Amino acid sequence: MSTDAWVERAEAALAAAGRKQGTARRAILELLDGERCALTAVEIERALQGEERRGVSRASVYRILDELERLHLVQRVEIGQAMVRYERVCDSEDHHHHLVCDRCGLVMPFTDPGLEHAISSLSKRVPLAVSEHEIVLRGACQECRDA
Amino acid sequence: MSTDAWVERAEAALAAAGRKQGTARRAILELLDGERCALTAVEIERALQGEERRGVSRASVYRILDELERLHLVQRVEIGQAMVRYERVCDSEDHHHHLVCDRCGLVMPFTDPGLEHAISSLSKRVPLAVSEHEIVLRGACQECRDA
DNA sequence: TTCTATGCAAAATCTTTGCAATTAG
DNA sequence: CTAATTGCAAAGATTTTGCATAGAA
Repeated sequence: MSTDAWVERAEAALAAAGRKQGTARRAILELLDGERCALTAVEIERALQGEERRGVSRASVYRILDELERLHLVQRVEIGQAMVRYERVCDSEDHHHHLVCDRCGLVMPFTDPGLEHAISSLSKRVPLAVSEHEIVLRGACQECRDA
Repeated sequence: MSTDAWVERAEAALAAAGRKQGTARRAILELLDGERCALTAVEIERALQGEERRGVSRASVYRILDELERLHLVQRVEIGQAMVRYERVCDSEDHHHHLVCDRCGLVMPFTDPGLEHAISSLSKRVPLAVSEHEIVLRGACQECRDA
């Protein structure tokens, strides 16, 4: 469904902003499109090495993510691990938040209608024109508890 | 009310952990106790200069915050501004979350019972033994919208 | 051809560590 | 005294910038 649409939407937005189509950025778009959850810049750089995909320099990774963020095509996710993570922005449908294991660093996405409802109702009562929200639940994952 | 109690609780926890009472740490505890919302390490360092309080070196600020965090006396707050922020942990009563203005960086605390309810109910259904949660709403503050 | 895109290397930040001197208990 | 506390300077890690080259339209 929207999987492929996101890359296209991104390319369109970039073109509209007067950007040309570079291969490094294309590789990053495709990678992010295939990810369900957030990646760090370093993970992105690493993922683009080796494979059949072309490698992309660290500087370009940051520059490109920065630009994609400005165009609201990706969003930063800060889950308290010193490094910023990025994930593609897909209107509603795959909107989600994050569970983070304090011990092993595992990151899992989750969704909850009740929570979204509380957020949207709250957003109307707050002294800020809310455009985004981010929720992180921290704790111990199953595996770490057992161990 | 608990204002002063927090410093005392912190000192007690530190003593229980076998720590001695240093003046740098004491200065940081007092500063944090007087803050309603989260500060960055740099803001803390700066706040401790000049005043009648003694200055504290950057390294000590980080070391002390790190220890206070391990003892759950302060908590990190990541609101997407590249720098980590810290605030004191006070059981329930002043539990709050953050509104962040995308444009000017203003950070404001807020509370919402409905949201907390949704979170606590959600926490029971999730594959993680949730111990903390963090919520950030981003958007444009009044002032930035008017400007 | 004319801008944009990108890599590389240097720089800027924020944070952590090592070590020696100081201080609390 | 003995162990924790701090400062200072150096080291690390992540992110940003400057500059020259390659590439798209």
